[in-house]
Amino acid sequence: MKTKRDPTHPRDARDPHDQARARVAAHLARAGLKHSRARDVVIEVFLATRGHVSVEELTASVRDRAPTVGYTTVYRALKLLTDCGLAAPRHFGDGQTRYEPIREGTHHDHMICTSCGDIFEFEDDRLEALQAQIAQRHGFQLTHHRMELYGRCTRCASST
Amino acid sequence: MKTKRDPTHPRDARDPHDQARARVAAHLARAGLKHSRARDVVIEVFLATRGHVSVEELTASVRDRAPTVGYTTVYRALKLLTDCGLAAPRHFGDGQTRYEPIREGTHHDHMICTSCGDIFEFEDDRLEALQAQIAQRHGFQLTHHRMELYGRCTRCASST
DNA sequence: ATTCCTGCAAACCTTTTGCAGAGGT
DNA sequence: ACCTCTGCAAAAGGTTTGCAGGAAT
Repeated sequence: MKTKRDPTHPRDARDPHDQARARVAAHLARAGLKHSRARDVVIEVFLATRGHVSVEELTASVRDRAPTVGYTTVYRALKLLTDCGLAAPRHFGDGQTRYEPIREGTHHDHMICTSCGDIFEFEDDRLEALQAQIAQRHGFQLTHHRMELYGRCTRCASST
Repeated sequence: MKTKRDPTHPRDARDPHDQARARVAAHLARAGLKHSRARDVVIEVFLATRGHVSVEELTASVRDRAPTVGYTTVYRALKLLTDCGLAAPRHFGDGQTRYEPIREGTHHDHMICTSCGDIFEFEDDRLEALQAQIAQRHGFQLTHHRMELYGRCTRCASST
């Protein structure tokens, strides 16, 4: 039966979290690193999070499930996830780094409400194309970019 | 003779630095603050700088002319310039804040070479228009934005 | 005289590192 | 057994703040 799942095999990992776990496992194996409970919890909690957590927030969530986990471990797990391409650090100007889960092949930019602090995501192909064009015009070999729109979200704008 | 200049009067301040100085003076007067040597030096040096200085770099330059000036004063002067709309803080991911002189009515975005660290400026009206459109589509009241392209500049790309 | 400004040192915040012991393989 | 991982505490790096003396008005 081909419908049977083998979650330990990457090809059968239909749940995106399984894919992510497989990627982490591969990375650990390649580098000769070991698994651990604390790190697994951080990874699980992070994957279950919807975008843009600060280390402080993430640590708090992790501690709901594993109260002894320290900041250090969270920082190190996030670095690992970043190395795997599963997380990306973001800086929105409030002095702390936020991390966002990355789903392969996707890209989006951010709209930050300066009133309530909410962060919205958007995607725009024309924007992507325009950026590539601008880079090319300047003989620039583009690897990545950052685009952030700041202002007031619908809710905040109407509540004044 | 209308060609006579009166640098103390903002309308006659053709030198952009004079305009900036006038703006600072107005700000100080409005807030009941005082002039000072150290701050003037920081402001002069900053205005003479072409974009994207770190506090460390700026302090070094200032000390060529006034060796006793401390970091604190530089930070405070930059905050003042920011309040006047003459400077803008920028974060390019290397853990430190950089400041850029702002010329009224102008806007540009940045292209950062990840190889040599050089920062290039560019301007693109279509990009501005597109941003406004995207914000509007999401009911977002746009106040400002940030757009950065990362990659390799012409020089670095060809020297590999 | 009053009030602001300055430079130093200390405090602050976020992130990183050293280390000794616990844990994984 | 070996080597990694963890959590604490200390260090580090950038920025802010408290304070006593000096400068501007």
